[in-house]
Amino acid sequence: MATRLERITKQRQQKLERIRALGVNPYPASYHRSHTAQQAIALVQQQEASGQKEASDVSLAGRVRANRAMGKISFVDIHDSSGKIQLYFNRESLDQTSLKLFKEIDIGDIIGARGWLFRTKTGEPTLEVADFTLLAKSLQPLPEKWHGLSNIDKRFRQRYLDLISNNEIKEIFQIRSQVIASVRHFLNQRGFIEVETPVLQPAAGGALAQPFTTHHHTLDQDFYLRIALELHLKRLIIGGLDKVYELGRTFRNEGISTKHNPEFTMLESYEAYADYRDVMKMLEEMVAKVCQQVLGTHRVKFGDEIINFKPPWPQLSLKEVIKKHSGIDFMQFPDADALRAEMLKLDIEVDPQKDRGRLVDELIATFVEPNLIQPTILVDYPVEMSPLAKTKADDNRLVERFEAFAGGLEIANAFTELNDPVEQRERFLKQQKQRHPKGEPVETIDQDFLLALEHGMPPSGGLGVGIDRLVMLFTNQHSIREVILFPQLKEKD
RNA sequence: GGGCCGUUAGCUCAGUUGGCAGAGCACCUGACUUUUAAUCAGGGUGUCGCAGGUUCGAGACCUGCACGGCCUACCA
Repeated sequence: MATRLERITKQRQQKLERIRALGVNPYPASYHRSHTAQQAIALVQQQEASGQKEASDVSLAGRVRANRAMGKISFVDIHDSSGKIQLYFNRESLDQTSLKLFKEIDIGDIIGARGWLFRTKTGEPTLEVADFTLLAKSLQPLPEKWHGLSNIDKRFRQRYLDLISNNEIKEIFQIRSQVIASVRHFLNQRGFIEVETPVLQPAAGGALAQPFTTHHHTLDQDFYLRIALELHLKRLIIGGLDKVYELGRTFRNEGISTKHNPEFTMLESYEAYADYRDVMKMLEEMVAKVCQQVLGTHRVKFGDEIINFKPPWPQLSLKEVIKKHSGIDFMQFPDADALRAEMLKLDIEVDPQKDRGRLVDELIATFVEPNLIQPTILVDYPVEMSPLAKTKADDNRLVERFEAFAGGLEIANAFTELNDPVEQRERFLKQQKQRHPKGEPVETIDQDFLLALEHGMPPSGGLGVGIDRLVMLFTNQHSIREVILFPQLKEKD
């Protein structure tokens, strides 16, 4: 028994055969259009404004999205990336072959059309078609014209259908593109150079997250996909590239959620002879400028809130903000057990495996993060949470680090980089011990990075920004999957 | 990993107390020379996510599985 889909595709294949029988190639190599839909609409207005009598000769191309046939005439909507425009086909002005070809045109086909622009009596800018060309025959039906495609699963698995039938999706990715371009422009203007460092690494450093593993056959060696950009960019600072950044994909083999995708886009920048206070200023300025450039305002709608990115952003000490939202002053509990006991009093689940740094992190995530809607900077992080950051001169329990939050999302993490190679080695060893108290095998410490550090790294300020989350804020999307074209999904079947 | 919800035509969705599988769009045929989700007349269309079970009878009830969503957990 044939399904509807089989009937439809069969019908379309028959059309394809009839088209070929007419001597028409249903998949020609190229077609040169003179205008986009948007440009054509502007041209109609121009013609009218200048009182031009002779309509210009125009050729357009796009996907057929609607066909309203009325006897001897048809109104066909085509869409290109600039928008929609209506075509007017009159049976009497088409030759025999074109007439037969027109009968085989379906919604979903790509066509090119040449003719003259005018406005219908209802005011719709329209191309009166003198001749047209089939550019690609479609063999599959499109989703419904009114409701579009709303099945979330299908939207992501067949993102092209989502882009075709849901107009607002394109806008998200236009903004994403502009955000990235604007970030590049900002950093380039400030004298940063963009670099590319290895995705395949023998040791996955710069963050504490589960990496993906892979294998190189010729070298017969296992590699990790990078979980951060940090350690290679610092090697470049050591090498004398005083201002570097990389905008690239990083990979973390951990949970998937509305805030986490296994691969995500991160910006990291490092600047020699700067500290975290300099970086803070730069971040505020960068986010505000990018926002202004892309959206034309500092005020962004996010859910029920209006987020104002205009600097300076309020700064709070981690100690105070955690105390305010949870009642716990973590500085009063210098070891993990005492802090854990205090947290258990609040009736929240606490993983007994977690060290003190991770417990503080949990306090931030549970009590603080969801409340930070307006852009906010937190400072004075404990050293246990920050193995790559320099301690504060007046308190070696804290580091020169800040994190920035907005819309309940962590958007940036930055610190004055630890450049003492001996201390860095000790911090790595301590961290390794804490994480694996039973001495289980772990990925090796990046010895090559420590060697580099021993050659002397200038005091530097480093920054990491989650680009996907920034795009979420700028596009009012609350799931990271909505701002990634092809988010990770489990394979079906 | 845990909890809740969902999966019915190509798409968007109904489906009552367990009793013939439905609508709109799309598609096909016909009418219509300025339509805008065009309109009007007619037509065909199903592995009800998958596998079991209960029952005279299951789209519906039960069990398991798959995929997805939300919450939660994990997450520098």
